[in-house]
Parts: sequence; C-alpha cells; structure tokens
Amino acid sequence: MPPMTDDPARTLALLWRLERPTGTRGPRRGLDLDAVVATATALADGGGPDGLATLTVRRLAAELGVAPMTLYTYVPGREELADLVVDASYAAAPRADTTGRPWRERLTAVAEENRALHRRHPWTARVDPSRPVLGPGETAKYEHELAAFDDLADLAGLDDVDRDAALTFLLDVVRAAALVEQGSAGDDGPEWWAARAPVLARVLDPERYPRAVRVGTAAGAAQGSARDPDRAWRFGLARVLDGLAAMVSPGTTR
Amino acid sequence: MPPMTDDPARTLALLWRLERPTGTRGPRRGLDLDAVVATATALADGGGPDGLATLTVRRLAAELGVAPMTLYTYVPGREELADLVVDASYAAAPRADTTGRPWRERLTAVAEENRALHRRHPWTARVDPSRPVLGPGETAKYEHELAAFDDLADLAGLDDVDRDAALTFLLDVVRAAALVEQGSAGDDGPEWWAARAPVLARVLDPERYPRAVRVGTAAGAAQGSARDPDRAWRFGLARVLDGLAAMVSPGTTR
DNA sequence: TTCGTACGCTGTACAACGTACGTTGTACAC
DNA sequence: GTGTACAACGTACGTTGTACAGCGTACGAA
Repeated sequence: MPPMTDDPARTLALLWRLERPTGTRGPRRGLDLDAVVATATALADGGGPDGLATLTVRRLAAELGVAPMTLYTYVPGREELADLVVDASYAAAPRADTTGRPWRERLTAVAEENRALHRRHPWTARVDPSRPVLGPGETAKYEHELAAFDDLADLAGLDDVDRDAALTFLLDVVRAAALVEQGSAGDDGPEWWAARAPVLARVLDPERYPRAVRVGTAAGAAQGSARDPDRAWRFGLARVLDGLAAMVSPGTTR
Repeated sequence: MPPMTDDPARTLALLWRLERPTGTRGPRRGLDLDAVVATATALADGGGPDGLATLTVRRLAAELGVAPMTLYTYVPGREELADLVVDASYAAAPRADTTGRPWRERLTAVAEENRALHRRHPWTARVDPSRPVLGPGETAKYEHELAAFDDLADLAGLDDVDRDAALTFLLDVVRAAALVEQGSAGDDGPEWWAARAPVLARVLDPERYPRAVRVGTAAGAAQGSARDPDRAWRFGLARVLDGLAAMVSPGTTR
C-alpha cells in the first residue's frame, strides 16, 4: 500500500496534458486519459459526498472493462487520479463574466458558482484545500475568481496576499455551507434523532447545558425539516460580504 | 470491511460513560476505556494532520500490548473509537470564562481556543463538521461557545438558529485557517516548489492567467517563508468579527 | 518478408486494513 | 466442585493500493 515514486512533475504534466514522447511501438492504447477521468468522475458522482474515497482502482477498471493494473499505464497512482478528477471538475464548471458589475454582485456570483460545483460534485467540498492541485482547471478557476475581486481590491486597497486571503475566506465559508447542506440531506431524518433521543434525553441536562440544548434543538429542527434550507447559506454569504465590506468603509468596525 | 451493527445508542452511552451493567464474572479487564482513548489520542497525535486516519486498530492494539480483536470488547469499532478520541480532545480543551467582556473579545477567545485545539491535535481540523459527535466534550464546548455569543445575540437580536449559524461561521473560518497553517508547515518548503517549478514555468502563461500567476506567487511566497505567518489568521478573524458586527449596526452594509 | 524490440496489458502476489467467528481460559455464583 | 459469563485472542475473509514479471502485439529496420 505504500505509494509509488510520486513525481510531482509527472503529475503536473499529466494535468496539463503534456503528452510524453511516446513511441508508436506495440499495441494501440485501448483508452485515453480523458476517458479514464470522465469515467472516474461518473463513478465518484455515484458515491455521494465521499465519492472520491469510494472511487477505487478496481472499480474504475471494472467500469472501463480493463484489468486494474492497466490503469497504471495511464496514471501514476490513485492519488494522482483523484487530482485529475478534481481538476477536471474545476475545468468544467461554468464561469460567468461579471465585469462591470458591483463587487458584491461579482463575489456573490463566485459564491454561487462554487455552491453549484459542490452540488454537482459533492465530493469537491471534501477536497483538501491546503493542497493545491495546480492543474489547468484549478488555475482557470483561480484566475476567474481573483478577477471578481478586482473592484473590491481597488476600493479596499488590498495587496495580492490579502486578495488571496479574501478569496480563500469566501471559498471556505461556501465549502462549509456545502458540507452542512450535505450533512442535513437524508442523515438528519427523523429516525436519525429518534435513534439518539433516548440517551440524549438522559444525558443532556438542560440545567448544565442550557444554551446547547435550546440552540441545538432549534438548529437541528431548523435545518432538518421544512424551514427554508437556504437560511444558513444566506447567513454565511451575508456575513462574508459584510466582513469584506468593512475593509472598504471601516467606519463601524471599531 | 463492512462496518458492524452501528448502534448510535451504544456509541452515545460509551461517549457519556454510561457503563452497561456488566457482571463481575470472568477474568478482570486488563484495560479501561479511558486508557484506550488516551493511547489512541497519543497515537493520532503522532500521525500529524491525518492522525485520525493513521490510527488503526492493529497499531493501537500493539501499542497497548494486546491483540487487535481485544479492542472490540471496549469499543464497537474503529469509527466509534475515532468519535471517542475526538470528543475527548474537546473535553480536554481549556475554556476561559470571559463573562462580562465585550463581545469581540469573547469571540476572539473562542477563536483562539479553537486555534490552540487544532494546533495541539492537528487532526481535529479534519473532523467532518457536518456529523456532530454529541459526546460530553462536544456538548461542553458547544455550551461554552454559545455562551460567548450571549452579548452579540442580544445586541444583534439573533434568534437561536442564527446564533448557531454565527458560531458555525466563526468555527469554519478558524478551521480553514488551521488547515492552511498545516499545509504550509513543511510541505511548502523550497523543494516543494522547486519540484514543480519547471513544469509550472512552461505552463502558467502570465498572459492567460495574469492574476493567478501574480497573486499565487505572492501568496505562496508569503505563507511559505519568513513573512509573519499569523497574517492569514488575523485577516480571517477580523473579517469574521466585522461580518458579525454588521448585524449590530447595519449602517454601512447596505 | 522477417525479425528484434518497445510497449500495452494483465495474472499473481503482498502488505495492510477492519472485523466476523469460534475457541480458550479465567474467576465468580451457586 | 462445578456451571457459566465473559475477556482475550488465533484465524480467516474480503477489501484496498500497487510491485513485478510475463505475455503478446505491431512497428522499425533488415
């Protein structure tokens, strides 16, 4: 199970489709990288929020009608395959041109685009944000999203480091909201609480944990049932925009 | 590998240490749950950010000088063990009483406490936030943190659902900052970029991705090297507080 | 036309994982 | 003394990623 020689350059070359100078000898390849990635994406999509984890070499090979080891002639290993899938999902995401619109609108568009991405491919919300993929998809996405910050960066006098931090800030909140939305889908059915209620009733002393019991009940009920499910989303988005707006007009912030 | 009968009630009982009416027959137990959890925590701590993933039944058993299957008499399975470890880390975290302080100070304290938690146990930053553990540690933490929002909730007229959303908002940003900090530790050394630079130079066209190249370089250099590493942290915290402040005095926000 | 060889493909194998199952041995209740 | 409840554990199964060596194909050179 130890990973193979993980050569970052090889992975990057694959991401950017820099075909290595492969000779024409031997049998023709039965697949190509795009087909592998496309099928892998479909398989991950079928696996729900943990789709990337349930994407296994053996299952992908079976889906492609090929022996497991064959995939290793297309991809260095499982981790690199995941990178390719993630980057492809970024590349395929639509990006609306909001040039000329007010900065709040532009940032809202970025947020909505990422929300849509996390909905189309739930596993994107669980990608480790601290390890950039550096593929063409991620780069195009990054460029597009940084551009949406042009006006705010001007107004607030953000340098490049702060601009990156502001974008990260926005995306973090969007991702967190996506995770909440995923968690409340299906899991938080009445039977989820029903299975836990007996023990919780014995153990959650309202005198010892007054706020936890009250707020937890309210929050659980709100997101579980018919209360509009967009409330948490709008809350987070509004907080982010207001937080960034404070850099423009720092009047009320101190 | 399919999990066993995951009985939520049994897991909760374990978390809250509701000892089942075990008879005194048979050999005495050689361990107790607290020792198992303590050793598991130490093992996870030794595994870095992915410590919870590298915590395996076999390794824990070896550490405890016991056969792997023995652990199953203490804990239903690996997942429940992870829950116990996580909740114990919450329970052990210090919680300062900030009653009477201004709300920004109280929220900052909560943020700092969580930052300290993610530093002491890096794997806590990778716990799925959409699946509450509902143990005594998490409950105490939740109660404490909700209390820190008392004044803000008053000032801004937050109901319980919004109070929960506001806390989640704060914790999400703190967790994201912790992940960034973890990612930039060690990984982002000069050789990390050095291994990727040749391909990136060929592929990152500054005309096609002007902002991405410029901002990415700046951000990478800033967090990688000697620039003060707390900058992203302070940025995120300030944005969160300002975002929440806008609910108190909504003057500049629209 | 023949043949060497580069290369796509795959069967087998291994280490590590979680954990089901059945056995062993201990120590209390009677 | 003896029956029995229960902790501990040896073995085994299915699953994972992937190393390795062999097989067979089809092109380049003769």
